[in-house]
Amino acid sequence: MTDSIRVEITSVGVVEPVVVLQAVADPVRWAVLAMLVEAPRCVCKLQEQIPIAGNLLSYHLKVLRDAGLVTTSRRGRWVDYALAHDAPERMRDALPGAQVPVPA
Amino acid sequence: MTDSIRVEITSVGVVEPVVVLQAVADPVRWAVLAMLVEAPRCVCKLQEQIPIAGNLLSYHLKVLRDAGLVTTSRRGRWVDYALAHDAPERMRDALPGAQVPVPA
DNA sequence: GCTATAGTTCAAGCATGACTGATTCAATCC
DNA sequence: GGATTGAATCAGTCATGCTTGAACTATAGC
Repeated sequence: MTDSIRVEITSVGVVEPVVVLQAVADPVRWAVLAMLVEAPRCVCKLQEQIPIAGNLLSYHLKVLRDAGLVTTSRRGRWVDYALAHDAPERMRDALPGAQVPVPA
Repeated sequence: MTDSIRVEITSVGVVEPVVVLQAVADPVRWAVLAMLVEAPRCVCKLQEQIPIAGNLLSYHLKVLRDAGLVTTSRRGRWVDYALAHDAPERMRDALPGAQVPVPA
């Protein structure tokens, strides 16, 4: 229903930044990213600091994965999450004003 | 229901950043901010580039106002919107990892 | 093999936010 | 004054995304 809008805005190049920002703009996911900025951690370590249901945390981690902001690697029984190498740059570039100005 | 979570995360200081990011993480509002980064504009000028219903644009502008990211001033029949002076800084600081505690 | 632990996925329910239509306000022009 | 235009507000609908509980996968230890 808002297709025409989306298309319009798409032409301005708004989609990618908004996808990134929407992934970050959640209390749980923000907290996860804030922890991963310091160092990679396994899910169980994240759970210690973010006391929510495991499956719910898993859901939010999937959102971050889909946005390409985090990467995973299995280590034995545990899964380590780390900030994607380009995540800081992509988050910074996602803010309005960080990119090429819109045409007049 | 999620009160305990909110409280937990609140104690970590996640609320303010997320409020800012949630305001920015929308296609319409992102486009508005991208335009205001260049220069202040009246609502009618914003509407030229963002073809959505006037009341809907007004709704999104209110969200940005409530988040303190934009300011308004009436000029005759028109209302000018401008980026708040501290908006760029607040957006940057809202990203996870932006306020890493600096050791003395 | 069976059990336990770490984590993910699935199918729901539910709450919030985005959108619409109509109304209202504020300022200008006649 | 009345009409017109720019913009905001209100009440309602709709869609999206967060949340939940159960089922499922994978690895390790017995």
